[in-house]
Amino acid sequence: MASVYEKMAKQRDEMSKSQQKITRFILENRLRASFLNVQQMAATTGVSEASVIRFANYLGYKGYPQLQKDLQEEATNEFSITERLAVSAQAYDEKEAGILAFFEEEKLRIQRTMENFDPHKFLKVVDEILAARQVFIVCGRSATSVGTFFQYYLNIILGNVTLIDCYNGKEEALCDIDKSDIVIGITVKRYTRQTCELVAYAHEKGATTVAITDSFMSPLIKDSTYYFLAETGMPTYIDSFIAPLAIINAFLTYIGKAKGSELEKRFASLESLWEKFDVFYKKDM
Amino acid sequence: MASVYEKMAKQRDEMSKSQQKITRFILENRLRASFLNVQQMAATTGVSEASVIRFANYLGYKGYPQLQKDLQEEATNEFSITERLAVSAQAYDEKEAGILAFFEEEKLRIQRTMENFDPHKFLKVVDEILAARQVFIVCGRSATSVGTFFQYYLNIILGNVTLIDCYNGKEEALCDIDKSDIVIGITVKRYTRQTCELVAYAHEKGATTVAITDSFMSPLIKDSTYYFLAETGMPTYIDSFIAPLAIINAFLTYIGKAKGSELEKRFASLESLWEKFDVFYKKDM
DNA sequence: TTTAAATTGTAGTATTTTCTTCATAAATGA
DNA sequence: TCATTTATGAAGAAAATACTACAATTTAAA
Repeated sequence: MASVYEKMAKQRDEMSKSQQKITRFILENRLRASFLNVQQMAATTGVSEASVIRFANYLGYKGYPQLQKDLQEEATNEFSITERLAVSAQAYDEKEAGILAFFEEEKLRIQRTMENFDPHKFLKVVDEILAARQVFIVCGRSATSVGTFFQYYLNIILGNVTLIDCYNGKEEALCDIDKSDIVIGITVKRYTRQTCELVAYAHEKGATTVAITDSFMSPLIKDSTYYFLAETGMPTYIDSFIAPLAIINAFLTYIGKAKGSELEKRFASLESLWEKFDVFYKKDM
Repeated sequence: MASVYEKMAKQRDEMSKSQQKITRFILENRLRASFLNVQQMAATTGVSEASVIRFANYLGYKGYPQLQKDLQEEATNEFSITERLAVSAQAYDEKEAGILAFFEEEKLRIQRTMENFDPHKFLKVVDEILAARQVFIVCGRSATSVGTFFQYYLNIILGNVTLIDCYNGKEEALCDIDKSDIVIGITVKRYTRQTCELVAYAHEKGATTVAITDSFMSPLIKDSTYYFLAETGMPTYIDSFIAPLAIINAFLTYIGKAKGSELEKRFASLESLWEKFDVFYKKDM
């Protein structure tokens, strides 16, 4: 039942050094790996041909061609499930098919968001964020998650980004705001009162305000200089933050791009800091 | 410039009968065809080995292996993001089109995640979460955002969900964990050490462990009872958490569904609480 | 129908790929 | 540290794969 990949991944720690090299390459290049013969696999992973064959034996195969056949089959499956989905009624029972339909809906949310997205306005906001003195991200309740994410990365990029989670009592950070600042408010139905009020306050004080919200009904819109709509509705009580997150990712990417090499340096120094504090699992993983 | 496929398709009419057989098979089974050797290709298309080789020569290749190499390269391209994207963008200028392409990539990440998703395993985990005594969500650094989100909603649904953000020093919450508990670890490249260690610890203690991570290379996999892969790579330093979030949404929805009317009551009382504290912007919004 | 040209398959040869053996090197543990 | 185990790579043997020559078959034109 378990796939070749899973087997390899789980046994990874017990493997020898060159076997780990091979494992790593295969797991990171699944399709490409399935094309290689012994010689090529040895060359690309930097081990001897003998080691490649021993690797196949180690996994329980009679020879390399058997391992390769399995890799090719897995790769075929991986890239043909789309077709299988079409006949999912057969392959899966109703409930299981429903789960896959769920992911389709998420894609649709992004699609709809994209269709209503104004790239020109987006680029203007990117420029304003880059030029701002301070950036504030205001959110509350469930929107806190995406707000946290946005602030985490945007602050790495810019260094002047503050999160105002409505229930942290951090509102006073907004007190000396002015027109050289930007406030980004995130809230979806049912709109959090405090988020809306803080954005309104900032707008009044002359700051540029950006709303990431879910519909034209949102009270955030009237107090926003720019607004972006992202579909969030789900058939349950829970909101999907997929689409807002897609917009946030777009912001991070474009603001990051604009920073260019400056950002590279920043990341480099951050990484050395993280390594010093042993944050990552292991070097070269 | 023209692809092998195109060349074959265009010359099809001038080909001999057995060459047409081969052409047809290749065009209809592009990935699978790229794996076959002369003998296999001859067998599956019902022609002789000599004809297969002559076919390769006919197309201008020095030998069959050259044709095969081209087929493999084409197949690789076909299943990589970039080419598909090139088609989707036209209506806007270059920069603006890039932004929309960005959303397409997000959709693709969900698509890929879906293709590798095992609905059966998913439903099993849903059941285990519903039956668990306690649920812990372990995450760190940028994954904190989705972890926060997951915990926020899952705790509303279940009431026994604890977030262990690796830098909060909340690790001691795991100390009396046992096999009636579930620990869900979330981390993507470069994998946070502490997240992995905490999941490994829980696994050792007998708890069911669930990994939400980004590849078979993830160190979380070997210590997980169940794992789910979500694509996160972006061309920048920043990770896209779209796909992990899609998986989390699926969990919330299905766990919520299972709770049914019980959950409705819970939400009703929560809403009255929120209204009392004036959390929402306005009634009937 | 006959004949010539083109296409195809068989069977044997050449080449490439896989595997095994053995000497060397790297880990591991006392 | 040294001895023992374990892993590795080079090189040649074995196996699998790709190719070629030639005969048989098909196709098309006279």
